[in-house]
This record gives sequence, structure tokens and C-alpha cells, in this order.
Amino acid sequence: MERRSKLCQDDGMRKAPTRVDRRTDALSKPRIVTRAIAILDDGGIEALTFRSLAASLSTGQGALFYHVTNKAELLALAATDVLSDAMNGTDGTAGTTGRVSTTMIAVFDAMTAHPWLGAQLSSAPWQPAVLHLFDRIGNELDALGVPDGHLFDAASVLVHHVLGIASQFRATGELTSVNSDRPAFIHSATDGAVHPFLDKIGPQLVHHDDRDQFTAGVDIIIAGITARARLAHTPSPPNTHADK
Amino acid sequence: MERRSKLCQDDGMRKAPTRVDRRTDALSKPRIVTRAIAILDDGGIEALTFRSLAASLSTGQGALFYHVTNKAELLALAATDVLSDAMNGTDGTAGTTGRVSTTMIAVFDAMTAHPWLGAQLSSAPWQPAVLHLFDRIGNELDALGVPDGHLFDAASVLVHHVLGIASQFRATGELTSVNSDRPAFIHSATDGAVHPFLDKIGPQLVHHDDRDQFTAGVDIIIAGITARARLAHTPSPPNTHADK
DNA sequence: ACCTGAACACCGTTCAAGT
DNA sequence: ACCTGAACACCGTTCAAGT
Repeated sequence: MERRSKLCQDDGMRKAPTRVDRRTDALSKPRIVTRAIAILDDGGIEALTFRSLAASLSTGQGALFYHVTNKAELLALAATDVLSDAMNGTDGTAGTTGRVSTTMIAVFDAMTAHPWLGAQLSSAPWQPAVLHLFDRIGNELDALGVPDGHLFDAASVLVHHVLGIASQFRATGELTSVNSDRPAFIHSATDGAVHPFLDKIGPQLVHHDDRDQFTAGVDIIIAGITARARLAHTPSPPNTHADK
Repeated sequence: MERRSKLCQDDGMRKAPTRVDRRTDALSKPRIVTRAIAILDDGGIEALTFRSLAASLSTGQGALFYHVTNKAELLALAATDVLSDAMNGTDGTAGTTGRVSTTMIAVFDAMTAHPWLGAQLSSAPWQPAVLHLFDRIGNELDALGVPDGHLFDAASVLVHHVLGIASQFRATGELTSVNSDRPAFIHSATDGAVHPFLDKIGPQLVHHDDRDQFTAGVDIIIAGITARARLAHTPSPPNTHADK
């Protein structure tokens, strides 16, 4: 969780026994996390193993446990890193109104760039990364003018929406195989049961863009939030422009 | 996937070699699934093991693989069973308008009754159980009068909302420990970073009811759906009554 | 203090062998 | 056809032992 970058914490100051840098690349939390992310990025979530990570850092597995409590913490740290980067990229992009959806889309894009991220976020919704996102969205809704009594529920729906699509990113292989032939897949998956709605929107299921669908969902939710907020509060002016 | 209940498929009819019921309880898919659900219900998701399941049915683990392809299928079958029951309980409960939220709440309640269900649903969003729910919600929105062009997006947001809170049901132990002392937990989880919104809504985080929060989210989404649908289509009458 | 690597306990899944 | 249970491959995690 701590981000201090003390790669070499007593460098040369003290006597220098033989050669202080008998290894320039001493093990450290940040180093481990960085390497873990690299493995996750190009091997998926099942590629990250304490054995593979240790090999990649040329150490023993035990050494890793000296710096990291367990795999859950390791994954949580990786998620925090990646998500923070994604969210920092959106600072001051749009006016207040658009800022919420900008944040949401940034998270979505981070999940497509790092397919393991979705699985990790949805598998541990109370991890720091998610709380961080929750806080960010809450603040943005606050700035947008959503009344206090509605902030909590409003922020929750938005976070749930990300977690919902996050779960769709589990098992990349599975998802792509689904995408290749959705109608056939759905037919086999539902095993011949009657599904009038699925049949009806079959074509959309095949041709739709996941990102568009995500943003459409965000729009719907924001519409609902403002509709209910206005209803409960003063009929204040729409507040549709940027304010900063 | 198939629900036929052929517990004994050739019972006694044929010759009766020594004693037809040398075992009344022959292994079968439904029997296995039922027992799996029982184990899941009172031991959580990590209690279900092919070893534990085999022991509980007094067979070898190999026998289970004769009826079930793998653990993923077993869990998917269990989820379908439980979710179908939950959704069948809501038939003809309310008018068209309230039917969507009735379905949503039924799913939520099923997840609190079977804490493993949330984990399973969110860990494999393309499984039959989820598709079944998706279809159900789509049909209900259709009956509600949501225009065709919006049906897909509308149903998606709702399903994502369930999947989002579903992910919150992972690791029951974790969730309860969180509930016991949320402020302290959040402080430690965020590790001292600045989280103005979390601080602001701290009290609500502690005292809120998860079910209320869920339904509040459903209301927000439905408000957004009707708002956008009305906007895109004719300004038709609110259509707020039951129609069947 | 930091690292090593064998060992432990536990999985899902397979498979030769039985009836 | 259905079942048995040992075996396999692979985990996360621990720990005595080294420097």
C-alpha cells in the first residue's frame, strides 16, 4: 500500500563491507509489484505464480513472502498501481459534468488494457483500489451538485456498474471465445430453454461494442441520479456546463 | 443444464439381478448438484471440494467426473438451480412497473441466503444462470414499454448492478469482518491516503443497510432508463400502472 | 536483515483397474 | 455403464538453514 521508493535504503554510507551493490537490484515491494504487473499483463491472471514471479526476479519463492504478505496483497497492490495511473490520467480533462464519465471510462479502458484487472477488482471489492475509485467518484458527484443525501447511493451504483463489467473481464480466453460466435454460444449455454428477449436482441449481442455499451450504461445511471436528485431537492438549474 | 429428474432410470423392470436397489441412491447429475448446494450453503464456497463432495455422497472423486465435466460446470449448475428457484418465486407478484425491481430484489435475497451465489455469478457472467436473468429482466423491461432501441442497454445496466453487488458477496468472512468495524477497516485499507468523500460519508457506510442500498440503486437505474427512454421516444403517458 | 529451496498441505483432474 | 482410489501436476505458504 505504501508507495515510498526506497530502493536502496542504506546505500554505501556504512562501511561498505565488500561492495555495497553486490546486487544493484535488491528485492523490494515496488520492484516485486512492477514485475508482477508485467507478468499479469502478458500472461493473464493465471500466469502469475509465486514460482513464476520468483523465477522472473531470479530469487526463491520464500524471498517474496519476506516483502509481501500473501497473493491477495500482491494482487491488490498491482491493482492499485494500475488503477491509480489510469485515474491520474484524467485530471482536469472536462468540465464538472463530464468528469464522472471520464473517470468511469478511464477505468474501463484500464481494464481492457490489463484484462486481469477486472477479475481482481471484482474478486475483492473492498480493496484499496476500489475504495479509491469510490472516493473519486463520490467527490466528482459532490462537485456536480448531487445533494448529500443521495451521494452514497449514487456513487455506489456507479461503482457497482464498473464492478459488474469488471466481472466480464474474467478469463480472457473465455470472453474472446464468446465474442467469436455469440449466437451459437448463447444457444448452447442456455441449452434450448426459451429466451424470448435473448432471441430478440440477438443481432445487437453480436455486433455491439462493449465500450459503447458501458458508456451507455453510465449515461443511464447519471440520468437517473440527476432525475432523482432534482426530484428530491430544489429544481435548480441543470448545471450542464463546465465550471472550472 | 438439463433438469430431468430421472433418479432411477430403469427401476426393477429388467430381471432384477440380485437386488435392484443394492443402492437406492445411484449417482446422478441432479443428486450431485443438490448435495453440492447443501455443502456450499453451510460451508461457503471453499468448502466445496471434489473430495468433500465425494465423501458426502460416499463415492470416489472419480465417479463425480463421470457425471459432471468439471468444477465450473458443477458450480454453474448449482447457480442455475438456486437462481431459478428464486426467480420463480416472483411470478405475478406486482404490476408491470414493479416487476423489474421485484426480480432484482429476489436475486439479491437469493444471494444473501446463499452467500456463495454472488461469487459464482460474478466469476462467470456468461453462465446460463446469468443469461436467464438477463432474459427475464429484458422481457420485463419490454413489457414496461421501454423502446426496442434501449432495451439492450437498459437490461445490461441492471444485470451489471446485480453482478456488481454480487462481487461483494465473495469471501463471507471478509465481508463480515468489514461490517464489524468499517471505519477502522477503511482507514487501514486506504493506508492514510486522503479520501474526503469516504470521510464524509463514513457514518452512512457504517449504518447503512446493504439491501436498502441495493434497491436504491435499482430505483436510480430505473429512473434513468425511463428518463432516457421518454426522451428518445414519444412523450407517452407515464405508464405507471400495472397492465396485466 | 535478507534470502534460499526443500517440504507441507491442498487442490482439480486423470486413469488404470475393478464390477 | 458405472464406479474406485491412487497418482499427477500444480498451487500458496511455511520454515529450517544459510549469508
